[in-house]
Amino acid sequence: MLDKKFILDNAELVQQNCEHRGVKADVARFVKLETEGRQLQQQIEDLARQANVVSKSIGKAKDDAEREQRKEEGRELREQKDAQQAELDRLAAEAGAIYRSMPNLTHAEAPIGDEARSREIRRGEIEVRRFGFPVLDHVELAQQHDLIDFEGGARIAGNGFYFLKNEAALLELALQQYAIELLIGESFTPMITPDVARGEILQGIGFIPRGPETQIYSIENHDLNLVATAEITLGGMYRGEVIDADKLPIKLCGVSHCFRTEAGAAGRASRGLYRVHQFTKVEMFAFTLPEQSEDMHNYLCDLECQLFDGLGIPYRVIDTATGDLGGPAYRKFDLEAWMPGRGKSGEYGEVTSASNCTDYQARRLNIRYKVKGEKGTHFVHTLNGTAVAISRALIAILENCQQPDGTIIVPEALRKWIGKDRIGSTE
RNA sequence: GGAGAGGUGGCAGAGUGGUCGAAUGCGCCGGUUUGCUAAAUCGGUGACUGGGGAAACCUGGUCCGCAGGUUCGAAUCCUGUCCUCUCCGCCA
Repeated sequence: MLDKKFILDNAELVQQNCEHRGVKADVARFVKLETEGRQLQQQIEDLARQANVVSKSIGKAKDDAEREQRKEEGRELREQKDAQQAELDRLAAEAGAIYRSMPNLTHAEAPIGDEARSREIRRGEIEVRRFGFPVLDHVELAQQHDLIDFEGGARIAGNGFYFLKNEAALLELALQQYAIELLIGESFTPMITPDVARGEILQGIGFIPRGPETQIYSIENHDLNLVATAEITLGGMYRGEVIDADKLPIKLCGVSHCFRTEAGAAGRASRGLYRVHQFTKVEMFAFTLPEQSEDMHNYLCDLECQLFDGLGIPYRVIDTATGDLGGPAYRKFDLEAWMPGRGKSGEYGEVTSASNCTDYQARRLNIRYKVKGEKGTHFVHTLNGTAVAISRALIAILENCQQPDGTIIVPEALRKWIGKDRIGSTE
């Protein structure tokens, strides 16, 4: 949510922002409704004031006749008030629909335009390898080494589900450990979060829990949904709270399973593990003061880079274009890892993303902070970033680390948890 | 799943239909006192929102989980709903 006052004062800017983001929102109409609504509100409040005065006078009335007279006055005032309130509710409903469709403001440096305008701003330490042999994709590699059972997953839960087996199962655990170890070193609080959350929590974060195009699995007869990311649970944790300013920034890292229906994604390049209905993810989440959020955003991105550099995976960092940003994001950096088996001769594929949502989520979730000794409260800023999305990281590892002899070298950083240097060798 | 209790300010916790935005305590802010710290003591201190004002401040409205209802008037009565806690059952 944006600040309504800000919208009224900066209608053109907000309208332009919506256009940059490819969102249709009639800001002028919102301003008109909101302005009318405020006038109406004034009248309603004045009627309420008069009615309150009348009510108070009744206790001091001298006799029954006067009392009855006053009651009648009060009744009339409240009737008028209710009528105006109904009118206001009507305006507010229309204004609210427009309001809720407005995305967050956008960072001045974010490239304007659709997905094609997204800008590469950084590369990883590791160069893309030149393979002197025909590369296999992760599906073929997994088959060769008996790492993933797609058929089994489909049998028990349908297409898009899978079993990780053998070293792949170990790699999942190792990747979690690896990420969490690094983040604990950076003073993140490790958390294992619920894998389900209430509808209003999802909405607060910016997901739409039910409806035809939802990405979210819902549990029948309960207001519970399978989470699509631990961003939902970590962000929702502080819903309605007022946090002492000196406790900020709060840095959390949470492990959860992530469930996505991927409605409408059928037919897109999504072979193997790339687009699945369930995966495990280690997520970073931060609550900050407004002036801290930009630095925190860069920091989260740096950590993602460190994690992938540490795995020896080549990647690039993308400053996501305005047209490709989700509603809550003010700016988003995506890490795209090189996936040699993707496409005809390798392609970059998104493996993590870090978003600064400024106060957009905090306003919806009503998460505020208070400075000691100062009056009033303010909305915190929230940020989220993927540490490791296991399924996509697995693709990158398997495909980048494959060797001419068909074996896969285990990234050094993970060996202590895998217990071997290489997948596929008999040694 | 069954039974019961409860949701009130940053926290804890009172509250007979009007004088209750709400006692009291903690916390917080300010003053006094005391080598420092601590303690003591006095005063102040809810949120949101509208209007006036350069500002200090003044002034309206709303808010006691949420939504309705009764009433001139609701934290208080009624209905529904959500949530939390306790006990029992089941269970890794």
